[in-house]
Amino acid sequence: MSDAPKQYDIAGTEAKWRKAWLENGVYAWDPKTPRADSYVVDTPPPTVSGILHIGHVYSYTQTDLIARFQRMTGKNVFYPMGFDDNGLPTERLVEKRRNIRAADLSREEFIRICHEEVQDAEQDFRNLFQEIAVSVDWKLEYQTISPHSRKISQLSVLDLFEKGHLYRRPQPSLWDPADRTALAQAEVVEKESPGTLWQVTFDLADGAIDGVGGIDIATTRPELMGACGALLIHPEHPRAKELLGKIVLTPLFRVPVPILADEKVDPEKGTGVVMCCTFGDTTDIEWWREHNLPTRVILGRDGRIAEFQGFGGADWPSKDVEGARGVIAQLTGLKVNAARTKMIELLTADGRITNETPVTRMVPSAERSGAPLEILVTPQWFVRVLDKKQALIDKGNEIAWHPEYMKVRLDSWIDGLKWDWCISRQRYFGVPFPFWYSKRKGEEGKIIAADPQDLPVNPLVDLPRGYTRDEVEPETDVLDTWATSSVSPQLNSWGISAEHMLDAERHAKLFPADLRPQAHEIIRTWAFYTIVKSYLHEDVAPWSDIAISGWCLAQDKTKMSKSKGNVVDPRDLLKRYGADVVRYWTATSKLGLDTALSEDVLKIGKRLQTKLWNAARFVMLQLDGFEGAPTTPAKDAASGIITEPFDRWVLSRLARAVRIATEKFAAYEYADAFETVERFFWADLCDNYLELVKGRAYGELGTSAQRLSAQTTLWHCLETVLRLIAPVMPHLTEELYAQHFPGRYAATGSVHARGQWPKLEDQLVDEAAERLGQAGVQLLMAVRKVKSERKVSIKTPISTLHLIGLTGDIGMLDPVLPDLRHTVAAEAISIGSNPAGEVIETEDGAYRLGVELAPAPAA
RNA sequence: GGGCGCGUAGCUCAGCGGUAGAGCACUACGUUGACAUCGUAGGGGUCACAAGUUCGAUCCUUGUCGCGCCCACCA
Repeated sequence: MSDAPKQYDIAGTEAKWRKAWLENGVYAWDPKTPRADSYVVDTPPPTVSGILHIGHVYSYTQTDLIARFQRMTGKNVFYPMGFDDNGLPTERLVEKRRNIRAADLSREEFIRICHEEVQDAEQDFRNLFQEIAVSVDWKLEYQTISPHSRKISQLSVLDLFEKGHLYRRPQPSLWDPADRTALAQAEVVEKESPGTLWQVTFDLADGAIDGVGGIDIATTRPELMGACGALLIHPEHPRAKELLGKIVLTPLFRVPVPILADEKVDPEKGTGVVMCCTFGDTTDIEWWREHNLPTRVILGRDGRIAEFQGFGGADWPSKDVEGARGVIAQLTGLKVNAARTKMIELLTADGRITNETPVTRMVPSAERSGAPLEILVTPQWFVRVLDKKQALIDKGNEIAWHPEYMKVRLDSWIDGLKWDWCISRQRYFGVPFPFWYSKRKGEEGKIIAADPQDLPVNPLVDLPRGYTRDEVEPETDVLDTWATSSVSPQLNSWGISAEHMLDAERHAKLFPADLRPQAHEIIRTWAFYTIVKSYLHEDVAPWSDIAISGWCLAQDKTKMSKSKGNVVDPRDLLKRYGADVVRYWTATSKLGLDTALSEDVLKIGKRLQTKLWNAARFVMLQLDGFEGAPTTPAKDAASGIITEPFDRWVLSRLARAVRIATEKFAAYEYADAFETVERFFWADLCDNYLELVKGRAYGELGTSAQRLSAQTTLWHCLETVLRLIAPVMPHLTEELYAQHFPGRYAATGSVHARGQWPKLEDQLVDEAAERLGQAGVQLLMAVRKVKSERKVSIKTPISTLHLIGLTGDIGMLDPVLPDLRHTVAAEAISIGSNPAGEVIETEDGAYRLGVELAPAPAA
């Protein structure tokens, strides 16, 4: 029973259980359990293009703590793992690793290579997650590029299309000239960049007024001047009266454009007059719409100045078409920056630049490629969200956010939305749109949607029912990866809406889910889009709870980054400490907070591991020859087995720990939960109870019934503590459980099995014993203090321990005195003598304690 | 510029209206029948700063400063 090795073999034990859990299905989801008894986790599918990061260990372990708790409380936990392998991130990874360009290969070839490359990356993640014992059911693994995911994702698109939430329209859209694709607002990052603010003079078309020959505007992007459609001025601007309604000519191009009034113009900025081009920024789009300005396209998809198509025609007149064409010829083919330089050169030569100021501007850039974005008019697919802001905020409010303040990020993001959600990408490795455009006579351009039965389809290869190859034009765009990952709950539930259901029964069991765990930087994308989708598909919030994890920072509290060289490879850390200790570190920090990786905390985790190992060995030593048959603390107390005050004290303290840990865990406050458990284990159980109980446990003190009481209590303490620590240190606790509680282990299959979390009703709550025991512990500590102050060994015998009651009834201490006397090595306890010594205040009275040490034996 | 979070012992963090807490680190002592240790004791804090509310503020309010993040500014 207690032939445990003296030392805990971390690596060997962890490997053993890792293998066993994969084989015995202890984390398996049971499809037959009713929804009410289930707990469904919408696991983040890691982007496989990312490197393995300590942050993965950090955040996935935090989720795992919650999942393990829920499982142990009896829930049928649906905890899948997915891999987000489709989309631009993977393409960029593949291009980098293989040193190829997607554009140079055939579409099929490139996609084949992507599939290949993704395999290795996924295996790395799989290994890592298994190594840290994330308790997912690996049978539920999914890939966002798999046929099944493509099918669900396309169903989602069909459903949105049928319900009128999806539209395709050529309209100004954010464009990444480097990756040559449209982007969504969420993929824009602002980059600080030096620039120049030029003041440029426009002539009035009808000559000077009041001696003023022209109007100065200010711009940082003169290269767009060719696309100018109007000048705008604030109606309250001092020159508004004289200028409004006038026509000016753009420099060089000599294009007549009107001067219009708009409240959005800031009279303080620049010259107070601004040119509107198609398109320099989002305000240009608003002006273009509101004032019905012409669309003048001068930029191509590659980000270079293109032919000014239609220039000189009725919609784009010029007072000097020939001269302008000369200018255009010099600009055509230039990238934006070169075009800017050229324009300044030409404008300067023309005497148009009246001022220039260096400025630092924030340039909207693509999150992934880093390239400055342009706004181009291209046909894109959009999900209508701008008209649903309030409803989306309301849906966000239906979800319990942990921590709560993270919800603000969603609200402010929705608040600031300026674009509908653009989901089309002009890329390759993604889920295709299930659409074709008809070329049939009479219905040219009509959008033909795939039959849901035929999904997933690839319109480049497949045909819509009833059409021939010649009759359709396939949609070549693919969905943005977020358009697929935003249905992650539905990828698992196998249904999108009442109209599009693959497995209604499964869907009802898994959707909406219980928990979405994720990081804070993707609230505006993943959380937001998922809410959008489930709102549009079924008018529900996708989950009841969302848990936002913080970041793992380097030891110096800065963000880990490759350029700083402070990235910690999780595999090194695991090698040095083992999974349980690394998990311990993650369990000490709360949701939402960024935490620095701390060697100190890891060391403490290691100590706890050693302590638990040794405490278990010790308890087992005491239980040598134990013939009891423990049931629960409550029952064993009721049946008169557990009788002694310190036994009842420690079990009642345990009950308190169980209650607090359960409450905290249920509220997603696993750090507080675990701290409570750790404290009970270390202070109450190890430091105090194990010392106080030795006399009876060894059979040196008291009757055999009192020994049985001690042993039964020890048994319950260890057995319960293992279950309480199990979510944090799964390997060690499983090892100890299997080793020391073979009966229980055989019956339940694992310390981690469903229903293993200690139940409050099984615990012994005895407040009187708790108070009495606490008083006894105070006496114990007082004696230790005396011995420490007199610089003698803790086991130095005491000839007489003197005790006198100052208030309260000293007699009530009687029941704890035998254990206490044995523990402090007192030969006698004298009640009523009045010693000089420590005053001990307890809830039931104050006592004074005096220690008379036995004379030191002659050396 | 707006919002959110954070600023508590040398370090990592709890606490959040009523004589400042834990662990680590440090110092001293002890080593007891589980403990590559463990235990006991100790030193160490104007709880970022300032004003206000209150009988009383680390905790509430307002402002300031510093750090981080989110959003906006982009002429």
